[in-house]
Amino acid sequence: MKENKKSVETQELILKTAKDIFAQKGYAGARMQEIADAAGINKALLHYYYRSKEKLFDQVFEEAFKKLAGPLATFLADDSELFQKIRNICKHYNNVLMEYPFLPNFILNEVNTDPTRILKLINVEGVMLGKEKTLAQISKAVEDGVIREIDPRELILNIISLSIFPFAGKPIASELLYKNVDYNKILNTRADKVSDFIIQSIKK
Amino acid sequence: MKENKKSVETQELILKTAKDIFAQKGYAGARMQEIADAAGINKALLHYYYRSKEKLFDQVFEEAFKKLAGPLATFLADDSELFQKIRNICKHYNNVLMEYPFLPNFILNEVNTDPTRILKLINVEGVMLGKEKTLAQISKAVEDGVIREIDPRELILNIISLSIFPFAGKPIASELLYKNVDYNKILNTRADKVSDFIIQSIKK
DNA sequence: ACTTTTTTTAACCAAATGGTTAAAAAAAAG
DNA sequence: CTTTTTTTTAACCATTTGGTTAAAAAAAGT
Repeated sequence: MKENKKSVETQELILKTAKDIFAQKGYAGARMQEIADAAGINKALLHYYYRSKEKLFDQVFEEAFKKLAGPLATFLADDSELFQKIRNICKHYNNVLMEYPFLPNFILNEVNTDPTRILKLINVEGVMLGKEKTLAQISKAVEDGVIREIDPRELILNIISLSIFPFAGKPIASELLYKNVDYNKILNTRADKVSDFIIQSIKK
Repeated sequence: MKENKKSVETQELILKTAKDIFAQKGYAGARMQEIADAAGINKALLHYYYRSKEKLFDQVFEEAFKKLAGPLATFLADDSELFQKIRNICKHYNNVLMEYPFLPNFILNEVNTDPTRILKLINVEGVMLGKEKTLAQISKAVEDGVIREIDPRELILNIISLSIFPFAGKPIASELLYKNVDYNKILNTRADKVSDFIIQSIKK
């Protein structure tokens, strides 16, 4: 098993396909045979590259999580002014989730069935550092009287909630609120509105 | 199989136990044997009352969904003034989810793997009627200049996002933002703060 | 006490599933 | 052309899993 061009291509194909299947059915619901079929290869080759279902899943999950957390850390850590930072984060979530709409459900669900998974990943990627910085930034904005009194953690939780839930709850939201409308279009234009909603709420 | 006292008790015990297991592991991840063990009965008795895994799951899911949707419909449909209604809904979600914190993940996940499930349930319970009424109420508030310009559907989606996500994302939020703090306590006092956050954002 | 219902026990089954193996065929690299 | 690597095929295996069955035991109802 050397790293030939074809070999790498196949491994990427497997990973991409596994991502789709795992995202839709979860770890327990996904079938190795199904992944193989969807990738247009056979089960033996699956095990040739990824020894077991769990190893395959771990890799898929880690990549998925990093896709969300990595750039978020960057935004949290940078030096832009608070309102601009909020806009950046909302935009970031929206961009990532438009491309990988399955991420929220996938992560939420697998973290729920095995909460230790998140512990292994959350401390990497510099998320914690960026978070501390942003928390302090919010606190200072409150003290300086730039924004209303609000618990910084609460504000961050609100930002995340407003950014992620509409993707996680897509089937329900589109059925309940946006029937006969292109929900993806709604999501696409949502980032700015969410930012406005948040800033409107905290500004003085 | 008559409806004796003991019989009913057992069926309720099964349902309650199945709820826990399904909530934690999802449909695919749950095992009938596990449910039987957790309920302190044997597998044969499980099938004696609920013929199949799917029938058992359907009942569990329906009850879970109704627990969320039923009272929501009531709040949506009533005649209180908009701001009060927002507070009622936030409070409602918080109350239900404090008691059944697994509901969001459970519903989100199962709806994701089988989106037709929601279609069968969302039209019952008068949710749609209440929703229409509240949408109209919001539109009117905008027209009357009571609140800022906002798409009514967007506002409702924001309310739901802020109310539900903190429960669905509990493992992540508590690890990321509220480490070494009792997250349940945070959730418990959140409803009012969420209402304030929303109202602050839309009021003129 | 007698009857009916509920529950247990334990063996059993068929299908599904993750995973393995070995040999052949196809493709790539040298 | 030869060698090495990748991929397929297909049979195979052990385990898990949902589900069944039948008979006995326990409990409840009368």
